[in-house]
Amino acid sequence: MTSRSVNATAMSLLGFLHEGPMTGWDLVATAQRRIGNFWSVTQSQVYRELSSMAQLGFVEAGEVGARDARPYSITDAGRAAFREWLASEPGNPTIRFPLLLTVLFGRYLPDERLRAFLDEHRAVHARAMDRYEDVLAKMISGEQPSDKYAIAVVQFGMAYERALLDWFTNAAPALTEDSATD
Amino acid sequence: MTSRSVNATAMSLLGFLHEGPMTGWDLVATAQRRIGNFWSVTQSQVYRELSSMAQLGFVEAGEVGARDARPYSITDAGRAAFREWLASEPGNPTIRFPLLLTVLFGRYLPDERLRAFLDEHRAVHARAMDRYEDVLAKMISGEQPSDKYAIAVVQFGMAYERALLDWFTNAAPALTEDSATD
DNA sequence: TGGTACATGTAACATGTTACATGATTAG
DNA sequence: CTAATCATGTAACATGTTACATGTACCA
Repeated sequence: MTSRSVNATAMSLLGFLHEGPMTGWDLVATAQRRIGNFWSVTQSQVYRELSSMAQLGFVEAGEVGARDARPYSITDAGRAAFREWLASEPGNPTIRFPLLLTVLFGRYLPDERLRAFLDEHRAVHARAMDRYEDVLAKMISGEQPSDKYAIAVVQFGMAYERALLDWFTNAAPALTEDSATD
Repeated sequence: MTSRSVNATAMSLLGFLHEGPMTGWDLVATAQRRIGNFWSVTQSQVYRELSSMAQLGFVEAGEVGARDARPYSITDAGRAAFREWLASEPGNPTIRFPLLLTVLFGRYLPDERLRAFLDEHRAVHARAMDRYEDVLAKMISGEQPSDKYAIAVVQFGMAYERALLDWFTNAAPALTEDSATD
């Protein structure tokens, strides 16, 4: 099975361009809002991919509007590339979790320090969970435009954050208990 | 708050070298086994980081043994760099989940295709969960050497996989139900 | 003696991050 | 008039992936 190799970031931009022409700036905002929780997208990258896709003929720049805004639209070639990519096997997820490196090497770190890191990060994830709850409520109420796919993605985020919070509650505390046991 | 910038991969190698001298080859295997589930490490990178850290004076190469094996040991400077890194704020996690891109753009993909992807990936994660259960059992029984930190890391992996499996069970099926509703 | 595991490394490329530079437009 | 937001882009660097090239030692 041929696994995906083509730039998924670029292909995602094509996905968003199905909804209409957008500037690089719009695409950055759109991507960060809609896939930013599980796919990193930076401004630099977006402009880079747009130029490269323009060269490939997947997008084309329209007339510059106010503030030099250059709206890109997707071409037929772009739609074809997108569909081919979308139908190809999605690769396995990768996660990079710096906190777990800290935990794994916890024996080289004072307990208070480790505990402080764990507390901070638990708070970060609690906030993330709150945000997801808001977003989901707005999607279900219709206040925020969405479809079943977008909802499933948010539910994924919530399942993920819930898992982390469970771990912070159930497993992490044992790491910094002030018992003498090792 | 200064977040981590220094190469976490390199620093992790230093972490493992605390346990004794190792060759690049050993380090690849060790890193993949112990942090590979939440931190990608390739052979190429390991050799690259070892040369660069040798230049920085964080590691030094010992005498070549059988099969050109070049064992590296950590220096005092390396230990200092490691400790400084370990005590610095771990950055937030990043996840890259290609399947969620597929899901988000699910409206452009035939239902059967999406369902096939979801099924395959659910199986992948079910297997990952099984492996974690084995590893945890061996760690707890003492068959596999471990400490409370390594155990917490495995528990994290399990919480994560459990969340994914829950999502596959509870949320994903709605995406490909053959109702006419959208 | 032939296959597998051990062992090191390079080359080329893809992707991602940070920082900077520049300017237009709008809202208060 | 000034701060915030919109808007584009480059430079430099860091990190990560894939593929290749090469050779050694062990074991069946």
